[in-house]
Amino acid sequence: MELSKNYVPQATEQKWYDYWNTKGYFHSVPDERPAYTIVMPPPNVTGVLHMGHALNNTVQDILLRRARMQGYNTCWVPGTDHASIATEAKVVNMLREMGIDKNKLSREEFLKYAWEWKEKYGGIILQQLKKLGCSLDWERTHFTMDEGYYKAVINVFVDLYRKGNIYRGVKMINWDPQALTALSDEEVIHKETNSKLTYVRYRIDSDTEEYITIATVRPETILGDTAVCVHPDDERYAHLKGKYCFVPLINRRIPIIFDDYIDKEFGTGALKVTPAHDINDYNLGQKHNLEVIDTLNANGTLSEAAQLYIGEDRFAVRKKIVEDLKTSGNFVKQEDYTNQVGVSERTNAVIEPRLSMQWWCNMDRMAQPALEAVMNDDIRFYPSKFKNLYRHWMSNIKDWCISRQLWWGQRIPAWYDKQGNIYVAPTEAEAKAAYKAAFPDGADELRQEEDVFDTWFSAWLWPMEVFDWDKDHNNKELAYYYPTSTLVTAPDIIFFWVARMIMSGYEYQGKLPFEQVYFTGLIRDKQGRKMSKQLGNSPDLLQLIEDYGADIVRFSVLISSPAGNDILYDESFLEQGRNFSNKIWNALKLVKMWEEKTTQEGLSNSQDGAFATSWMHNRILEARTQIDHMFRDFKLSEALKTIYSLIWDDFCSWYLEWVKPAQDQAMSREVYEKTLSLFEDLLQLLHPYMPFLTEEVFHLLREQQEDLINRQLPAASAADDQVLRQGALLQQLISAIRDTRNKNQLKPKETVSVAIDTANTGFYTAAGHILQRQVNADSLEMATEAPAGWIALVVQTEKVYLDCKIEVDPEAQRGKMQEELEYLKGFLLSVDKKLSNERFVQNAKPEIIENERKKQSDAVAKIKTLEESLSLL
RNA sequence: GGAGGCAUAGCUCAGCUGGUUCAGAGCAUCUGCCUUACAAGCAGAGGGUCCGCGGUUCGAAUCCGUGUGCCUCCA
Repeated sequence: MELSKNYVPQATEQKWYDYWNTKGYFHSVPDERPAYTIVMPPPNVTGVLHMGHALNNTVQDILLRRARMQGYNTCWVPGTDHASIATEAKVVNMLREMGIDKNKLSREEFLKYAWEWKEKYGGIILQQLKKLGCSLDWERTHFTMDEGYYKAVINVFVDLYRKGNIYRGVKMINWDPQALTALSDEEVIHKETNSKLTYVRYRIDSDTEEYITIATVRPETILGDTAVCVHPDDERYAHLKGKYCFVPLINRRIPIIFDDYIDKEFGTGALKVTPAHDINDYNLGQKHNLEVIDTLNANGTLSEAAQLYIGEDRFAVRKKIVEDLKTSGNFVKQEDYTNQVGVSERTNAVIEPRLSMQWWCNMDRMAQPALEAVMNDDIRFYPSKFKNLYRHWMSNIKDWCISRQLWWGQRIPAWYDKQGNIYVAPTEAEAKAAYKAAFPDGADELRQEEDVFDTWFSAWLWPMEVFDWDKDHNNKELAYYYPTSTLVTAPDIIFFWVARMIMSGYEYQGKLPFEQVYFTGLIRDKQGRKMSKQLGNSPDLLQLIEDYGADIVRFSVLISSPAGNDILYDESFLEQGRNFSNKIWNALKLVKMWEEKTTQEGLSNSQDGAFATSWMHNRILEARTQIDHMFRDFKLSEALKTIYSLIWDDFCSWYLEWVKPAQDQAMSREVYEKTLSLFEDLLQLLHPYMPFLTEEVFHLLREQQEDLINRQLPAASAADDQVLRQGALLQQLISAIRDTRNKNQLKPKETVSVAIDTANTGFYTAAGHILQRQVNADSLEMATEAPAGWIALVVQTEKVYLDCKIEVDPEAQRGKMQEELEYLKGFLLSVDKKLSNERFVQNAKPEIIENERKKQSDAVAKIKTLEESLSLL
């Protein structure tokens, strides 16, 4: 078969994905093997694949494919999250484009549109994951609003309500005036904003004309002021104790209060207090029994209570009121000021702190076991630095606002009667029954709560509910797959989601939901900015897959992503990946060429082959052990680098050159077969990272009995150090001689002669022929003294003489050797010093001392060799 | 204001529990090669007071303190 010049991913990826999928390799059924389970962090149903997903899902696929090769029954559950606010915002936008106003629709009509939208676009991201090669168990696909899932969320709410964890109450929350819903603290993004600090003077209620000046970035909230506050120790204002002042424009008489909460240095040291519109002011108001005047409507316009500007938008009023304050004589000045402004993660609208009736879940009790599980490593975090962050949040945990003023989501199962009594029950019928029980003669129509749950109130059940937890808490699948093995996620949802899954896991299964949590980094662009849709700095992933192939995209994100550190993504990684895949492809081509040159006898290279195959085999053994350790620590990036170098450097650059038959010579069948096996072993190590390419090359190498995806990794076994050392010596000899050739400006075709003075002639019997070929030497002889006019060099303790067939300057040679000798002597001195230091010998670990001894003896031997060589020159 | 993280080659970053076979990788640079697997390549080379200062230690890029500069999260 004719192989193309370069690897063409487009031709193979779809083919293999379909093949694996059709063969059922991705589907898991409980059996006697141990399970390795991952539940995918469900992407937003509205989402399209971006870099973050690519990294996250590639990592999961790598872990899973490796586990599959290690004999686990692997199960990777896909799914999507209904993402209430994000999806609702999308649907509202779509309706607006269609000329439909959401507010004119009934709840049912709106939900019909939303479901249509979901059916049409909701599966896109999962399809895209197939392109990436993800070995997901598609038969287990879940959605957080599936019927069964919906019920589970309802049941959990009812249960927690009955346990007394849930209550309804008015608190200050983050209000999104665009989406018209409450948001959790975690859904608010604080952005640095250039604002104006406006200084306004309030007239004091006294006989003389006296004012107190405050500074505010939100002058429109003046209308809701119910006090002015100063620091008790502030001498400037001490005389105002017990006095009142007037809110400008509306002349409301408000007290001047004293509290050490005030920062004397900030602004004028006097703070206007607006309890309805600022959390700190609210707390102050509670403390000083201040009136709360809510001057804003839900949509961000001013309410009747404001008295002025009623119905006008808060930002328009912010400008307008400044003009009016100027007219009234209350305006003092305005300064530029930079502050943090909260905006909605989903709608980007500026958040309004607002007092609002919401549903709350108290987390204190559930937080306890969840905190302990992580602190005592029942659940391990990788990297562990996130434990601190987790502890900090968990030990200061606040009540969770679980209601959202939206339609898309699980509607809160609470019903109200006319008196406002609340009946929480899984179904309306049960709520009615409860009402009847309380009021046997009552005839109220119960009204269901309009709000739905925060998305995370469903997502926190994910690892259980994908195995049908709600139907049967002891079902067979749950018993087999739960707790799941590894959760792979980004650190920015450690509170939103990770912490809450741990809490629900202990609350409802009495068990951890996963054994390890691996946090990937955030992907940033070259300028270090987080990749986001708003910035438009995320590359089009499907285009990248189209252009480069999924394997190379996978390679590029993994090679640059050390555990838990942020990743600066640069397209040069794609080139590195492409070059790598071509390297492998070309190695395949080379090996396939040999197939025809193979003979049974294989006189040409069986000798070289014995040395080379043994060395390469042991290199693979050595690397396997290293890679095992790296995977154990989730150092996936380092493991990939190890495999990369093993294939490129050890296999392609050294091994293949060593066994390559000379021009017009036959290839030994035995060496050929061994080469294929070694190649297969390498492909297997790489397979989790680059599944398509490796499966393709694996099958092109020769007829296979099995597919690479299922090939089992052998148990780890130790490499033979002796063989590895000999290989390293051969490499050093070759490099040193090539370097000398280069420095003497020899052309590649010009031959040299080599003579070696060694105590180790057996090595040259085995590997001498390789050495000779690799340095283009016309002869290789054993010598005991330096031939006149030859260049001398020392490699380890081997004395090497080289005839470059040109004039060499003996002085220059001597100088170079002298230099090396000086360095070695200095080195030896430091080692000697260390070893003669009693405290070192007493304190250091035995293996360290052993190592120093070895360094000492090696240095002594090499110095001796160098000195002998020098004297011979 | 509170908490955490990071500062290593021109660039982007590895370097686990302290010990010159760990000062490393990729890219970039320089030299020589179109050596029939690969020029998207091959063979070599150069390049770093491991942010400043102080401390612990027989020994520190690695631990502690401090300063500076960036970043993130929270208020």
